[in-house]
Amino acid sequence: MIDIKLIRENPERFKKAAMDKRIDVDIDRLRSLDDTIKKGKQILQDIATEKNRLGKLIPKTSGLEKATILEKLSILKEEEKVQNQGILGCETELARLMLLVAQPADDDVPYGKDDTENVELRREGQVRKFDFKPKDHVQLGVELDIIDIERGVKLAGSRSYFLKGDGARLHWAVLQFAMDVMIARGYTPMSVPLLMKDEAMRGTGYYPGSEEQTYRTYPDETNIEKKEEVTTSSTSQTYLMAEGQPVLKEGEAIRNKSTVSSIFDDPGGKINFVGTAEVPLTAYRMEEILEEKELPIKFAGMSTCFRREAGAAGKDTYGLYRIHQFDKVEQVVICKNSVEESNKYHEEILSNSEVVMRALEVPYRVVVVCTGDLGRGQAKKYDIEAWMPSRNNYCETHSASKFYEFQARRMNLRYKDSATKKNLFCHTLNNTVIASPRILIPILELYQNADGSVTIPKVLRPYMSDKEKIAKHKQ
RNA sequence: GGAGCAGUGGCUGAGCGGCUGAAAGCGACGGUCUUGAAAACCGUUAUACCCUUUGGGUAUCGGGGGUUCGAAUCCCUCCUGCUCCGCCA
Repeated sequence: MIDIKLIRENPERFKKAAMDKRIDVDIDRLRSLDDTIKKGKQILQDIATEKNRLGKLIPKTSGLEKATILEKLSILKEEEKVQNQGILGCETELARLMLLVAQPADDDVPYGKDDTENVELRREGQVRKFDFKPKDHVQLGVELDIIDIERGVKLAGSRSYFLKGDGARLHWAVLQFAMDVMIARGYTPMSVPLLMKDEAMRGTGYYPGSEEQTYRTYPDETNIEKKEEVTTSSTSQTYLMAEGQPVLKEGEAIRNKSTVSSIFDDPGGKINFVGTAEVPLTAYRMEEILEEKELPIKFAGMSTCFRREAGAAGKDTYGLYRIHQFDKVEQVVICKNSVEESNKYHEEILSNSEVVMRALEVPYRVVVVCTGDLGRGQAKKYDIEAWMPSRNNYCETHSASKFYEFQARRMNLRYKDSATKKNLFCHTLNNTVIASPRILIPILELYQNADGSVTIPKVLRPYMSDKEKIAKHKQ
């Protein structure tokens, strides 16, 4: 969320930010609502002052004098009611609009319409040239019996898969290795809940906007039409998927709230399967006031990630690239409210991931994401793209985002600044450390041998009983 | 799932219709004292917004709604936590 004061000072800046990011938000409407509310509140405040003044006289008066005061008070109450009604709708609409205002991109972010206009910064590692006809990861996976997409689809639907034997081990090895790198670099390892309330989704900026990408559930069947199950067993132990989007309470005021959570209704207590550990890690201290000496907070969290991939029908349908469920080690930094600090940690989290990639000896490039491909809250973003032979291209495996106070403001995450004694919003950043099985695509394809076996990257061998190769089962 | 109890400032905890933005203690900060430190003593110490020159005002005692001239205090409702019983692991 953006400080409304900044919007008042320079609305054009936020119109441009939205345009650059190709996001739709009516800043003019926002301004006029803000104006109306401000005037209305001033009147309300004057009424309250007068009410308080008269109310204090009550115990000291009696008789006719008292009756006169009571008469005045009832008139004031009526005025107050009318005035209140007048701005209530405005406040709700304003709150809704505020969630849509985009964080302006940094000045050094290239302008562009979408991911095709991201700008390459540099390339690392040598792209392997094959002296035989290389197989893609699906062929390798099937022949080595370590990936089973067919049965994944049979049992779980499209974009589902099983990893089997050394495939499963390789998957866990990559994740564990990545986690160990982060621990060695001073990040606190975290195991996190995979089910998040709407507040956390909003706080991190995923809502409103990404509801369609998210699996949402009711925690029980109370709010879902009860249907007779074919089986006799109870459904109360099963999460039921929910329809629709979070509902905004229409009639309720949001005064005196710096957060937005209170304006939303959550009748069924819907919860969301996380698409990334960024959500629980960033929102971990939501609504809290941290001590300055706690900062920076550095987390490395491993989680399963769920994505509906709605709207991606027909896109990247082959193999393990775009799937509904995967595992990921994610890094999150929460630091002081300082552009310099944010920039410093942005470079740090990028370099952490590069260390992992270099250790895996996977060639990659770093790109600066252009304005049109930036999310609403992101000021700047680096993607790491790994070389994937079967796709004959560098493809996104990591995404390092810098938010400044955008997320912290949404979730009211602050710290006490020692110099000013003020509560300031923290800055937040995050980056992928490793996401698997996507990273298995380049690993399998780049490490394959002419005989169809796959050499295990050296750094992963300790996690696989020092095994050197994944080869075909003996018949 | 059943029964009961509780949610107050950075923390502990009092208040239970107006004198309470809120006692007391702890913590933190500033000062006195001291060669320095500790102890002791004195003082300061929530947040947001509005008007403004000093200054003043409004709102906030889990969320929301209500009763009342007036609510931290009474009523309704939701959320969260704890205890006991049951169920499952």
